[in-house]
Amino acid sequence: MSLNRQDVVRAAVEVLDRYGLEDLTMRRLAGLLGVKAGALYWHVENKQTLLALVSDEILGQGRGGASAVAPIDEGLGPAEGLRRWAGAFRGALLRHRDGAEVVSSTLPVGLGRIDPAEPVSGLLERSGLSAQQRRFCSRALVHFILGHVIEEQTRSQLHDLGVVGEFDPQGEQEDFERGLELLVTGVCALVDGGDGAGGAS
Amino acid sequence: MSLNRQDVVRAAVEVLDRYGLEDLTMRRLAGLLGVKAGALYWHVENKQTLLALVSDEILGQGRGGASAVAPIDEGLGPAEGLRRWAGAFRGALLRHRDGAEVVSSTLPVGLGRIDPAEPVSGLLERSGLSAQQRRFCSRALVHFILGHVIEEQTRSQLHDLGVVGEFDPQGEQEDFERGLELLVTGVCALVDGGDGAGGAS
DNA sequence: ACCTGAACACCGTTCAAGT
DNA sequence: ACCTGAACACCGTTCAAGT
Repeated sequence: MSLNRQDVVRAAVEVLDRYGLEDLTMRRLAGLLGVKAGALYWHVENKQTLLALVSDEILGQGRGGASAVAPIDEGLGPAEGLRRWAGAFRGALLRHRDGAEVVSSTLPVGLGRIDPAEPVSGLLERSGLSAQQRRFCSRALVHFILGHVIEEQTRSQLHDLGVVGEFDPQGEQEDFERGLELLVTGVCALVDGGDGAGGAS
Repeated sequence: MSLNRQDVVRAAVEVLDRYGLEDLTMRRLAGLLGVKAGALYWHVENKQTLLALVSDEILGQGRGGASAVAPIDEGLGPAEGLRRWAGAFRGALLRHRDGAEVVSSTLPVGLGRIDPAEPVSGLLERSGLSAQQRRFCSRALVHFILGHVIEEQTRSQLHDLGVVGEFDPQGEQEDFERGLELLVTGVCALVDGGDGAGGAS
């Protein structure tokens, strides 16, 4: 049977998980699919768009409906809503080797159909923030999360290679949550400073 | 005359500025130096450590003593101190093509002798924060800044290539400052919540 | 429609041998 | 001490030709 685009993307995710982004090459991917490298270009225009598709795949997956792109429960206050979304986003990135790096490399380029900040935009709009406020809040949150998880995954791999001695996943999660809290505090101050609409909790 | 390590690093920065990180190859760099690619390995162990040296070079430079690593004026309160440092850090990154990407790629690996977060650590220590607090605050700040400037520089290049229509440097700076303010608010809340020592202003 | 074979124009890195 | 020549083991991408 002949391949289709979905097969290629799914195999790419498999190569990513097994060998990492550095070894996700067109030849290796073709090898896994039992095909020559040139054949992949029938299904995908180039490697960059393939990575964008992989990025979408990573962002679309979620544990029990709580994916990175699931809309945020409207019953939640902004603080708790942001925490849930950020946790789901980080979780999706951690689920795949080099997940944060892949998403990060394709996000600013603007390929990739999925915007992980979309649920945040909705939440912040309901909280009464302006379009400009929503934009720089989302950007700050996304940059913090991607940066943190990239560092997390890089260090974890360096640890596995024996290059660095200590790696504490517990501590990473704590730093993530406490760092996130800085932004949550800032965003809430913005929300409470506007009109008297959306209070926390 | 024969080359030394400094010559190689400085030429690498020149290639970076002229052609970007993607085209900073050992062969191209050798070409600029009038030498064959293999010769570079006499002066530098591999490309990764060369990039770390380039990263240090970027971080070490500053406009009028206000480099990314200059100690923060002790007379400043934490809020204003953070703003100055963040501005200098962003400035250093913007001074070179793909500067943020270069620094970002070598920072978590732990090569590179310069830690841009060091002045922040000092400031936060003077403000009475614990070692753990200093760590997650620095991490959040650095990730936000690097992520923001990477996006900024990526979009600026896409604009130059005509791929994307709109790029507003003014707006970028505004989003940066307002996003930073979210973190400044969070950090100050932490400072004020501790003992009654370091007040703002 | 889908894939192979084979090439093109590159990479980073190593290392004997030259001077 | 510093560099060349030449190779090794790769890359992404294209494209005629096959089925």
